[in-house]
Parts: sequence; C-alpha cells; structure tokens
Amino acid sequence: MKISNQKYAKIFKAFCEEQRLEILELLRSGEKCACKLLESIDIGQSSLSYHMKILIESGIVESREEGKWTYYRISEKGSKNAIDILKELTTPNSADSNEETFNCFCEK
Amino acid sequence: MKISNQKYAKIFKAFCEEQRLEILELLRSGEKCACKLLESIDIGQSSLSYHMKILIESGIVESREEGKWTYYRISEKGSKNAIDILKELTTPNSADSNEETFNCFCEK
DNA sequence: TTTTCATATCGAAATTTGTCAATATGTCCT
DNA sequence: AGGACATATTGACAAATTTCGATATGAAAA
Repeated sequence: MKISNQKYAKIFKAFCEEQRLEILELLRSGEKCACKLLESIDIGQSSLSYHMKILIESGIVESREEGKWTYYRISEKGSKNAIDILKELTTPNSADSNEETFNCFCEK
Repeated sequence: MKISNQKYAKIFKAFCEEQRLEILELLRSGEKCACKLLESIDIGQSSLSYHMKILIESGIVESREEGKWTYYRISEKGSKNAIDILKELTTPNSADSNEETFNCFCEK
C-alpha cells in the first residue's frame, strides 16, 4: 500500500508543476531535443535537465540519445498507465478490506 | 496557457503526495469525517486539515458539514475532470499552433 | 451560559523542491 | 589529440511545502 502510493505520487509529480506542464505541452506537438525546449522555456539548462529527469522517472516521458543530442517524447504507455492509475485512485472501492462501516457516524 | 497550467498543476497536487493518496484511498470506501481519517493516518490534526484544504481546492474532494463534523468524499465530477485533463495533457496535438517543424533536427 | 468537542487557522520550524553557476562527461568536428 | 557543443551532475542557496503546537471558531451538550 505505502509502496504503491510512493510510486503513484512519483507519477503525478510530473503534472503538479507549471514548468513541467509547459514542457509536456511542447512535447505534445512531437519529439524535441533539450536545446529546442530551452529555446522555448525561460529556464536554465541545469533546471531543464532536472525537470526532464523527473518527467522520465514518472514514466510520462521517454528519451532517446542521438549523438550529442537527447530527444524527449511523451510516452504513450506511461500516459495510459497514469490515466489508469488516476481512475483507480478516484473510483469507489466498496469491496475494500475495510472492516468498519462504510459511512462514518462519529458516534463515540 | 500559463493560467490553465497553473490550474492544472493545482489539480494534480492532490495526487503527488503520499499522505494525500492515503487519504484518497480511505475515501474510496465512502464518505468519512476528519476524525475518522485522523484515526487511520499517522498525522496531526492541523496537518490533516491542511491536506484536506488542498484536496478540496483541487476539486477532487468535496466536503459537507453536519453539526460539529465535516464529512469528506471523492468528487465524481472533479475526478472525471482530472482524467479528461490528464488525457489532454498527454495526447499528441499536431494541430497545435507551433510554427516550427514538428521534429527537431538541431541543425544550427 | 459554560464546557466540551471537531475542525480551521496561524506562526515558526523542519523538510523538500527548484534554481543557478560551475564543472563533468561524452560526442562530433578539425 | 584538441576544441566546441549538448546534456548531466554537483553543491550552495532560495523558495515552496509540510509539520506541529497553540489558539480561534463554532456547534452541541450539560
């Protein structure tokens, strides 16, 4: 339980920061190298690198190296996974192993 | 653009933190009051209150007051909205107003 | 109306995250 | 080999988030 929450939190870290959403927005129109992203976003090179690492660790972005350059793209698999998990996290789960009544009456 | 990214980031803040995922997990099995959540989670009362505020501001959780108690539940509407946005954020967008070529060749 | 209980808010401390400048690594070009 | 370039990593600082204890608010119970 704890372990998967940790993993899940990591996935959604990709989306809880404006700069990273901006990066994702740029990647929506196709694969881009870091240098291209740097041109479009007002951020230092090492900061971009930091964000790309987080995006990759979340599984939402994949990278591909080609010579000097690193190309980034949105991972279809990672995205689908994130959507599935988000659905799970917000779906009622009556079959859960919750030994207490479902409704809380606070009647102590 | 910037404004909606800010709004979107706020939504996904709900899911990028372990404690909040734990709270959501508890709410999946039905509406709960703060006192019940406090019993299950190792956290102080004011910290819980802080997290609930973030969850509510994200739209993922709704609350209802009844006498002394406040009941929290997962918002179906907010959840659907989050899923829609997540899909949008990760879907290729070739029709985007991007005047440059879609692929980056870094040929300067 | 005084007390008690549930939750919210505040201010300070602790922790985590993000930024930048400098440097490291590794590739291409001569 | 030597220089130029693209990206990663590091360490120090800045900023944002999270936590806690104390206190405020507001409803119910006595």
